[in-house]
Amino acid sequence: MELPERKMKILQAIVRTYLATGEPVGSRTISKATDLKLSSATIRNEMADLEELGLIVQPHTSAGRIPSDAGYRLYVDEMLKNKQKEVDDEKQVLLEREDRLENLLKQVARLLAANTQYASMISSPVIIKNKIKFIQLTQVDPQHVLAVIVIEGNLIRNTMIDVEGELGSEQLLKLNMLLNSSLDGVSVDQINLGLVAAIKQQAGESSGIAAKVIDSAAEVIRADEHPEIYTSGTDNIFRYPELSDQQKASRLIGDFEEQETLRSIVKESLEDGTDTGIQVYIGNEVPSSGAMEDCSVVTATYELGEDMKGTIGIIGPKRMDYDKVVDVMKNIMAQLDDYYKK
Amino acid sequence: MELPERKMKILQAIVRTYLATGEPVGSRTISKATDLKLSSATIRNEMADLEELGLIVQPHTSAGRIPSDAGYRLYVDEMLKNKQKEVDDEKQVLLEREDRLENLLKQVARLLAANTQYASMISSPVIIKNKIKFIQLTQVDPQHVLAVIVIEGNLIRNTMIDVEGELGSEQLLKLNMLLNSSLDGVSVDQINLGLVAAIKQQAGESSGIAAKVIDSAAEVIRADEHPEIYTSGTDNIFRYPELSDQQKASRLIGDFEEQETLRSIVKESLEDGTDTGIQVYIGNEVPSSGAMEDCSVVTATYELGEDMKGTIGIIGPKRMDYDKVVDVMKNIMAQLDDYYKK
DNA sequence: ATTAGCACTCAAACAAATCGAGTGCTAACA
DNA sequence: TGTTAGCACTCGATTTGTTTGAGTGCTAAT
Repeated sequence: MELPERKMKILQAIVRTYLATGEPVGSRTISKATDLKLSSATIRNEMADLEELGLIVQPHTSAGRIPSDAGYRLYVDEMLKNKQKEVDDEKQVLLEREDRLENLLKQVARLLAANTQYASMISSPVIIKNKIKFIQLTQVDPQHVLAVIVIEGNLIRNTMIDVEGELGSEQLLKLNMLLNSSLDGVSVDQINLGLVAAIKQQAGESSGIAAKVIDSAAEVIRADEHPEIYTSGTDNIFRYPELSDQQKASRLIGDFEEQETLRSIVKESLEDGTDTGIQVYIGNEVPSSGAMEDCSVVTATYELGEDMKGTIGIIGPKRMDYDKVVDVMKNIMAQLDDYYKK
Repeated sequence: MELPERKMKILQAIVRTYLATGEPVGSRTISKATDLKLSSATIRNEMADLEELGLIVQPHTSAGRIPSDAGYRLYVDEMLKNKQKEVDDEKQVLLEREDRLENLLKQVARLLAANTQYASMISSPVIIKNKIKFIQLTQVDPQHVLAVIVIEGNLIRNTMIDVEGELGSEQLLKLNMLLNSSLDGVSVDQINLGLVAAIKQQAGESSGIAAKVIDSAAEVIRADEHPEIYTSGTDNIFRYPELSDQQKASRLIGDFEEQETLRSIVKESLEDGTDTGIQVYIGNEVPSSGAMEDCSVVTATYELGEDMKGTIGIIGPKRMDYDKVVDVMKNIMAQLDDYYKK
């Protein structure tokens, strides 16, 4: 949608003052806020046009205007277009080193929420192309075999496997070697039923137990397809009246706890991937919105090291300080990028 | 506090109808609700006495009465006293088997919330007396050693350790044996600085690396001192007007997400342990209340298998259906008890 | 000791009055 | 032809006043 420059300027002024105040903005306010030197009457005419274009709406007659979803959309697109030129200024956000990935993620979520005053989320990274480094089976006691799987990037997964019949130590050794030779260097997304069947066959005599071992192992590796999601600052939604009436707040909190909606946002966000890595969903654009129909969500895909990808997100009211949020996100992403390089 | 039977009956009637309706209850209502055949005027006199005793309060002149914290306390104590006699009726709550502990805990939280319509929490079990079954160190690549620790009950902990200088395979074997012989059968709570120092000394030549290994291992084991807490149904607080105004809801949600307060409740609950295993905290009795000053919390200590203890809790308004909550809790606890026996 | 009766209190619910920000439209103007 | 001043009008928000009724405390009678 192409818009004459003057109309665009007025739209931007409307959006900006609405973001700041949260109240419908009138023609007089805009007349003063812009450098166009136009009277309120002229602005009124332009506003009538903008309303006809569906970019702004009146909550009721005799009230000012507020941006419609389409209005926000246009504003955000324009903003992102200009953002690309800008350079990062110095980094205010400080990311401390953490020994455990989980704590790092929690810290990021907290930082995002603290710096924006909106709710934030972060998904644990999904390992897509990483390869299996090695697998080790150990007999823990007569009934149990412990399987430890190490993936490139030194991620560890383990599982305890029930074995009914006792498993001889040579048999275990054989299985160990078989699994290592069959799976070494195989990337996680290459593990499928065919491969599993092939290995089972090769296992031969101890096939029964081998099957169990492989199944369990395969499942453990695939567990990453349900990434963990950490949230922070959900109570920030109460800062924004448009989200904090009983009903809406309740549904939002429910969605945050349930994580179902958050998962679909993460999924969609990974699929949509833009060049800047940043996505903005407004109102009903939010994947499987519902409770989120009054929200905007800004997401970005972060990368940790080589092939670990995850999503960070900010959830707030549609009248969100998009500028600032995008800045904070870029900032955090740059730091996550650095994180594994040091 | 001993109370004449009639006053007790009236107090109980007040509490019960208040729990049901949520509105201050008047003398007329009580006069009809009890089997005492007393006129409203008499009830009024008795109510004046109860108020003087600090068991009920008037929100304002010309309103009915509502129970004070002390009133609730008395009511709950009396209720628990009688509960002990009762027998469980059939179990309605169904606990499905789960492969991963984490999912089991989440399920329990969901069940608690769904069956009570309050918010629920469950802490992951803390391993107190369980013993170390074995430790295994493996060289993953030149820079990293993987340590896997198996604890009785087949809980697995692992950590990746950076080693600067290369570690010979014989050295690794030695360390493996040393750790196993020194720590085998040692219960988790016996690991302290003294023991660690002793082992370091024995490690002798490879002491530098050994130290790192042991420190990391010890830390990983102790990680259980910060149990994970899962919550469910936090949005249920919006069912109760007394908790769902902006401010209170916001602070509650914040506390739920932050988990700091929940941790102190879990801690206190484990310390207070009663014979029935069930504790009730009302209003300011809630450990480090604050946001929870308008809530009641019912907790119970569950046991999974031998020595894994954790806490489940229900958080709701002070006007909570204590009877039902206690029933549901007992029910769930019985099932958790069974869970590991099958 | 219990109860009927009565004056009194006070939040909640409702209605009416007022206010004011902001609009659309018309007519004048550059 | 685009801009602006002026004005009547709209409508939510706020304020103020009124009514209602549940519930109390007290007193006097049973």
